[in-house]
Amino acid sequence: MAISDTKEIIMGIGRARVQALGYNALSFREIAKEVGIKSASIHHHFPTKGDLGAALARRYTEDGVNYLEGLLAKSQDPKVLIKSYTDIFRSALVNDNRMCLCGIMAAEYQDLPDNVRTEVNAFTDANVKWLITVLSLQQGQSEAPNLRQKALAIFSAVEGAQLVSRGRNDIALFDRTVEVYRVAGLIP
Amino acid sequence: MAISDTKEIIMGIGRARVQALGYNALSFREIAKEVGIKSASIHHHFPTKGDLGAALARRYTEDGVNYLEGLLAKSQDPKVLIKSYTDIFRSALVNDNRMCLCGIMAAEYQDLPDNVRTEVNAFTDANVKWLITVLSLQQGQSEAPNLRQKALAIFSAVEGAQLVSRGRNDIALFDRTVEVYRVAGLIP
DNA sequence: ACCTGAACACCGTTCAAGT
DNA sequence: ACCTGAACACCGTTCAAGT
Repeated sequence: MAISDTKEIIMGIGRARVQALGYNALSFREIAKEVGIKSASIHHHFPTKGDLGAALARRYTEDGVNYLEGLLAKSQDPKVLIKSYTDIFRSALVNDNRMCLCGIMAAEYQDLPDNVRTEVNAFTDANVKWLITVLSLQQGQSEAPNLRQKALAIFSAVEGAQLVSRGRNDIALFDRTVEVYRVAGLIP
Repeated sequence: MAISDTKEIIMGIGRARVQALGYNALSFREIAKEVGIKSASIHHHFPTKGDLGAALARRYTEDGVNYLEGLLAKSQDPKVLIKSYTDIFRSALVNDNRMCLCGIMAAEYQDLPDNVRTEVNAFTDANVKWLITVLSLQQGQSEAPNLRQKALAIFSAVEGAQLVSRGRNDIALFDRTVEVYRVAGLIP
């Protein structure tokens, strides 16, 4: 009923499929079947599969950034913020054992068109930027010159926890791994 | 010239392709072209793509276990052993930005036939088992009841470091992330 | 035992054609 | 602007047929 219905519907279906199965398993023909149009029509909204993939990654990053900024408005406690952060990755697993859209695409990196790669990297950058903000809220950490490296390590570790736990379809595994990260002091 | 040439050749090509592009990008027709036979002939050695995938994961785990056991024969120093361990993942990145075969397949988990899933999980189990052995060599750690959880967290973190660094095609990123893990005390 | 050609139902993409 | 049918070169898989 709103403006540009079908384009949004395509993106909704596409996001769910990529998070579940990956970019390679994304099929114009199956999306078309679900939307109720022909696969050739998808190309009118997204000229190539790469264009759809890039749009999905960009939207995913936008939504993520908005959510993360909302968290910062609610709390300045690194512990609380990081708990909310890891819960995002946790909820993807709860939701049909899905993965972070950009995490699963990172695994397919060598298969990705250039414009998709760019958007996947932008997601990492956005996460690192937010994590740096959170880390700088910690006492005595604001002057550390290696906050960026620490932020990237946290992002990498959480993505890895999601990847490995997903393979066992076991949320408790994810929880325990994150707890080990916390006890070790890798995350606040 | 040796026994069962073509089967081994198929597996060699298959392993390289999966580590670079993933299970979904594995193509019987392209393997056949590289081997010099027809794609229908591949099915004589591996009835389905899943059978090839499972064989690749199983072989990969066997080779990995052999290598890891060799490391234990050379040193009992956890620091040395873990350095050798992370260097395995590092060398995959150096080698044409490839990934751990089972790590990339874990991302494709929902697409995998059951027999492939089983082999991917066996790889994780083998890694965790070896890491437990290494961790138990540490002073005052042998009595810890949560060595398994720590081992899984190390495995997850290293897989994640490889996944994220690969997306940037930057080995230095991997090195710095592993260093953060080490400084935090997540790994010896 | 090992390989092949032909067929099947899939895939992304293109394009001329419709409204 | 949005959609379609038909064609193209891909894909895994099957199967009857060859050696």
